[in-house]
Amino acid sequence: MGRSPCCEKAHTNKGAWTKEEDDRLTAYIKAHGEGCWRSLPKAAGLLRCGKSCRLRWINYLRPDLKRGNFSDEEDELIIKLHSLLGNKWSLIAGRLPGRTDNEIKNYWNTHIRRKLTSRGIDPVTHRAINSDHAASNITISFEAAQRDDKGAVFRRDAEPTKVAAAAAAITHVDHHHRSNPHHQMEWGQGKALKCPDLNLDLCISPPSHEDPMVDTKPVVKREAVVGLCFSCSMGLPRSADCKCSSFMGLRTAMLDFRSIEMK
DNA sequence: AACCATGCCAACCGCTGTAGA
DNA sequence: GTCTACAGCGGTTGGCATGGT
Repeated sequence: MGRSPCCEKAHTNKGAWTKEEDDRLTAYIKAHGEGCWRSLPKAAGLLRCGKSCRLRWINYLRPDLKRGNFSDEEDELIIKLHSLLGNKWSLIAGRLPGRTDNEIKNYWNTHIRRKLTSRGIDPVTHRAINSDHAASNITISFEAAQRDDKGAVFRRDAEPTKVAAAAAAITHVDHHHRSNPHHQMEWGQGKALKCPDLNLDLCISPPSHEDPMVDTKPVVKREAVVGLCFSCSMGLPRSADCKCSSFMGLRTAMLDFRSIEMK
């Protein structure tokens, strides 16, 4: 049995919003707040689908939106975040105050992709175009988390993945952090994971000479290591269960996903 | 001026995840 | 455990604006 449609399509407007509709929606939300999008159109006297109202509000009418061109700093931040998160536009938007996921997605597709391509960088993989050797040595990898029954221990994925995997990892990490009052992450109404202090700064470092598995050729690594166990992530002495040292020594940069922020 | 190609962006569509019954 | 309703997300589309011929 299929799901019922979100609204009665035959009696809803589609297409561009009029000034009057915008005013009605804005006035209603200012008076009653966001939420219950399904019933909002009727209550606000709008012949629109609830989803449409939500989109219009979030992407256009919200008062805290920053309109206008993206700054160079925003450009670079988007690129950096995209290299980490992939097409997780809502996550990226969460790091850019006043910008919406739709806006960033459009901006990526129309500007940044071209910008990266002109720089000789593949916008999908963030690797150099036409440079197989370089590409093989620029790694953006995330560890898909898998908690064993001993604690927060993570498995290393064989190949680089995007943050879909990392986002999944957060969920698993959380299982442990929630039980620790010093590392509790916020759970927004039981839905979205919220961690307030994400540091997504990456660093590009020379190869580690301590690691025999690292090629001795010049190499650029951009490695976001997500797989620290709880003790290591706390900066505590290694526990008996700690397997962090098994990460091939590629801890050239550390991404602390305890602090990733989700909308 | 007319036509066409391209770029941009608001809006839509379909899907997923989650809460609650 | 299953089903339904709902919110939210990412991909795609459609229409307008702009520039080139």
